[in-house]
Amino acid sequence: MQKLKIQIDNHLTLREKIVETIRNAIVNGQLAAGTRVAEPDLAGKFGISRTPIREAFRQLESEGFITVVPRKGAIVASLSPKDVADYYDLKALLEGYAARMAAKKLTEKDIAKMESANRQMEAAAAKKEVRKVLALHNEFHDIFLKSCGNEKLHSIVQNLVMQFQRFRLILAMPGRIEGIIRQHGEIIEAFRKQDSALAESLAQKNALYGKKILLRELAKG
Amino acid sequence: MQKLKIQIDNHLTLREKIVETIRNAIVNGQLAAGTRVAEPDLAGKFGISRTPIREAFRQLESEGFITVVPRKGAIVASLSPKDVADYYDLKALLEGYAARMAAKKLTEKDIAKMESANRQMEAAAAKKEVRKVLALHNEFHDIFLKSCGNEKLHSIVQNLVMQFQRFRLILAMPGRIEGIIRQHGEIIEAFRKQDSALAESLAQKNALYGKKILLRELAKG
DNA sequence: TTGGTGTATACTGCATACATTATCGGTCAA
DNA sequence: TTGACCGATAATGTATGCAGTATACACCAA
Repeated sequence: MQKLKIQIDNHLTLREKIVETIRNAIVNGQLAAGTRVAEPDLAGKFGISRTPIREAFRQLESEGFITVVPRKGAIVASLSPKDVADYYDLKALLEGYAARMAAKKLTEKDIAKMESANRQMEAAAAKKEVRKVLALHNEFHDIFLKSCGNEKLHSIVQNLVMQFQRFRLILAMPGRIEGIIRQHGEIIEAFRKQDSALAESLAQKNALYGKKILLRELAKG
Repeated sequence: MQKLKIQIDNHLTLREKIVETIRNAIVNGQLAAGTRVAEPDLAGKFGISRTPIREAFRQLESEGFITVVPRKGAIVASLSPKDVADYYDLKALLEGYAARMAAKKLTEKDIAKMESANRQMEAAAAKKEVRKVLALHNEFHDIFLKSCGNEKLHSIVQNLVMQFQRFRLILAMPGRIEGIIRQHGEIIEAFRKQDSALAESLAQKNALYGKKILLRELAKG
């Protein structure tokens, strides 16, 4: 029944497909920051009219992926080092809180899932499957973000993560990921002990660790 | 020169005006939660075509003010007690953090502005100017949210506040506002002492106080 | 050569028209 | 009377066309 409903609703509008496509292109770096995106151009590329494109632009603008100047056009939003710092500070705050709240709620099944994701991440890292590493990384964090009980917080963090995904490929590089995997292990331990304060502090540290190495990379060029 | 430029750029698009108008109508309660909003209806009311309306819908949907079901239409988003609870928990977390960060940065001028806003709020409350009370309330909070240095945090809280403004008229009622004004006074004192930890804890308490009385009101009906 | 002006081009903003889908009411059969 | 089917109506999704504006480039004057 549930599955059937999904099948029915699966009839996506053109706008939704366009939003997905453009967002993915930005996130994966195919559309670099600062690139101009013109409506007729995209309409031609996708073989559709400008209408769904324009609506997709409005949504992408609200989500922070593009910047639109009225009567001039849209460019892919660029993110300054200040933005990155702000982002990670926020992530530390929100994920720290989520970890604290989730510590008392997580089931053994949840924790097992986190362990599994972390193990698979290690394997993917060994095989240098960077994109898979990132996907598993997000899966790991999503588990306790969902369990914290605050849906609004969850959706805000999800949006933030999406916006900064394009930079995070750097983090998934060999040499960096090992530290992150170890930190994840410590977080799992804290959850197992139901130690809220420790889980919060470790989740914060994990985010701030990402901030540190990403800012260092950006400073290099 | 600056003024001139503002005048020129002031040429808002229809879409922007529509977004403002609908958002205000929702925030002020003229459009109740659950109300169906149909494109031809609005287009007729404003005497314009559906195109800018549709684009405004996409933006309002991203901001959380309306809920759109593909091929069915849009309704004004409704907020459950759970949403309210989540909202205030988030507000406590984010404003607490902002207060902590701002405590070391606020200038005497900033603090004076907060005092002025709080005094004016008291006067407006005495005259039962509910809407003015709310505006001043937001002004007060905006000062340290801006000073915390994290622009992303600032914009997220602004969006949250806008979304829940429609409920907050209850808080501005006589009998409730006195406690809030007193709490604001305590927060100002903490800022003056540059006591980060105290400022954070007071800001959190202030938000959670709002949560408590609003949830109680909602439970009543 | 350089600065400014004018024109051509292209893109955005909005309106209109058409296609597709959901809703609602009525009719008919059980 | 109730339930299902079917058609009419209205709304959403998409395409296209037109008006206004920004950009680019060429041309002219200093």
